[in-house]
Amino acid sequence: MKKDKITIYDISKKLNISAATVSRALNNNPKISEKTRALVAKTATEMNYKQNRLAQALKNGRTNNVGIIVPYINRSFFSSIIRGIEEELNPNGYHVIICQSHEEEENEIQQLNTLLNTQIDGIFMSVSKTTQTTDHIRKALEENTPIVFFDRKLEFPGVSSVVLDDFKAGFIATEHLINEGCNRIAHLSGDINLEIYRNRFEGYKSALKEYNIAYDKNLVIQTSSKIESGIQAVTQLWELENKPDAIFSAGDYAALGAIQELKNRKIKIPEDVCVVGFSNEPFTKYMELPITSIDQTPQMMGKIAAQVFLEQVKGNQTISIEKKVVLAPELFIRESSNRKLLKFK
Amino acid sequence: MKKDKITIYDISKKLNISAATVSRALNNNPKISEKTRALVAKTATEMNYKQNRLAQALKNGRTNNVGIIVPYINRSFFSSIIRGIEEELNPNGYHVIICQSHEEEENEIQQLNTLLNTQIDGIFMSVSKTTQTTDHIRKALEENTPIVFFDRKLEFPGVSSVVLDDFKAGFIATEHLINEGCNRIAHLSGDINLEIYRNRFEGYKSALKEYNIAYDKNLVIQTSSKIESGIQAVTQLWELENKPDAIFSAGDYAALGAIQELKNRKIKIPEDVCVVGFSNEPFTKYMELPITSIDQTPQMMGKIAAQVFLEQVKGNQTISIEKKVVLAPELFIRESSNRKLLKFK
DNA sequence: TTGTACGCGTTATCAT
DNA sequence: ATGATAACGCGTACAA
Repeated sequence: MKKDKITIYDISKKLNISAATVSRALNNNPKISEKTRALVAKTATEMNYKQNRLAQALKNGRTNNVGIIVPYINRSFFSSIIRGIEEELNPNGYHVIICQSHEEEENEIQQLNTLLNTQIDGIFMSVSKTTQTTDHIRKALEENTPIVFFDRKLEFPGVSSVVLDDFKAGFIATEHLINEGCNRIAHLSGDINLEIYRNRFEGYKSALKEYNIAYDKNLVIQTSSKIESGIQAVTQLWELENKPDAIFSAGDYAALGAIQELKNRKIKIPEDVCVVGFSNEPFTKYMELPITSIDQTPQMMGKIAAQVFLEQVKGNQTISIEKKVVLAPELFIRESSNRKLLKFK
Repeated sequence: MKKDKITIYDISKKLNISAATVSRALNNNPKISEKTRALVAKTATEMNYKQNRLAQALKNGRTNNVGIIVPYINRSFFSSIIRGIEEELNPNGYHVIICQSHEEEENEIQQLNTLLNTQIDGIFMSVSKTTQTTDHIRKALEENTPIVFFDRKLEFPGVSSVVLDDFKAGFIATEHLINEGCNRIAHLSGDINLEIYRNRFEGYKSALKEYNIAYDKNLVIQTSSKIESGIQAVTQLWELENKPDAIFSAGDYAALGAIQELKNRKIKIPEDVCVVGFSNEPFTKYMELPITSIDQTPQMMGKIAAQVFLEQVKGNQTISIEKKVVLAPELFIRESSNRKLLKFK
């Protein structure tokens, strides 16, 4: 027993009025009598009428769907951003379609294209690590599809973005280590081709300068966001004549690896070496030795990206508002770098 | 400079053929000459033609979108399932719309309704903890929208589900503890109203019975999936005359709390007490004392749920295939319960 | 093999 | 305030 979908046409027949009137009544068109408006509303619910959003979308060109492209959806950082976007957009009637780029430019391009083809009303994305070209972005913009970048952005006139102040994050992390009494601070950097990692690095250098600590390039090691990478970094650093007394890692996994290797070498944390990570991954606070880390407030980042989008589409469609939001990082100080705590033990 | 979307009509005009022919050629209709088919295909790409999926959807009633409803998308378990679904469905031309229930029945109902209204081709869902009624599910089924449950299912004729064999998981976890020499095994249960937690509990009891260990209800404590809950459980258990020598927790967070409290009491793990958790949350393997846990293979769960869905929609639409997939749990043995490891230290 | 004509459900434009 | 009608872009039954 399949129920035939009822349309405004069915309602119009039952009420002996035109479908146009029904449509107008349903959409609260001002030039409709209150009488018929109420009547239509009543019978609509009675007949269990539901708008066909497809027909609506075909007609007015808006689907109330937005697309999100992230490298992987099951990374704590990205899934939290998506959560933020979803929770902000859902009450506004939007649905969220998610896609993964797997950090591959090719996938990113393809996903973006099929999203455009699906007629989404906007796109949220964090560009893939391997993306070199920007034709796909340009194409979306030419079709007047608003794009909001988060975390990893690209610069385009009229395009908004929501990112973390990575420079400041690098600065306060380093400053904190200096305040703990460290002055041979190593930096485990990420892929320096990415702006976010360059900014963290710059923040690190800036803090050193501010506190008159000489920058030593031997203390900077490029790592990937893997545990092994952190282990290797410590191995390399501890071959130095003059060993570090602190490590600021641009990623939590490398920080974890570093800690493992330090323990392995019977080096005491935080007494001998202080460690600070980045991202505030859930595991950092659950460790027996909880790891100090920079929180990027991903859920907030998502919420704000969504708000930026809403402003854009609710305002005058013809002008595009370019909004660059930069969020403040928050340092969660935990035992891996908190020497003051030791006094109380 | 806004580019007007080009339609099959534009192509037909340029080629002096009818739009119908263009449509057929594009859809590889067999009764079209190879000549025109190739010609249409060529000019289509030349003119940069893109199908309007909205119009298509309105016409044939299929959107190629599916909806997923989970409690929270940024939980490792759920986001991994979503990843599995997305990766399986995307190559088949589907897009994935995600919604959150926040473990509230009311949200779940509302999300399901708006999804149905959006004309999705299918729904994947894990029911909320608080869901008591099933009218919303029944409604979806009446509209012939296929539903696939994962992890937390409801029983409906003709409805497929993909779940973990929680009974077996409970059994092997307990059996493992017995093999480590434990015989006063406590169980931190989850919300017993949920089938999954009942099954884990039953598996636990079954293993005890199989190995002739008396079941002691004082050793079973209902916990929530929070760290504090695990701390409290240990506090309560250690008031017993006859204390446990092992803990099988139905959740990793409670297991973590239990471990914290045990350490607090200077109880050695795994020498004095062995601990096993559930879910294989990422943090379990990163701990200084890595936690033994049951892996639910969430990504695989998602992939299989997607496959079940595809079978359903690709086959004859009129018959609904009911498929109940039960995945085997995998026990990851780590230091929190591995006494054999101690010998090598 | 190809063309004609209509419908999917809605909204917008023109009348009345 | 309401009605008639066209249009959004596509697919398809029917005709040729």
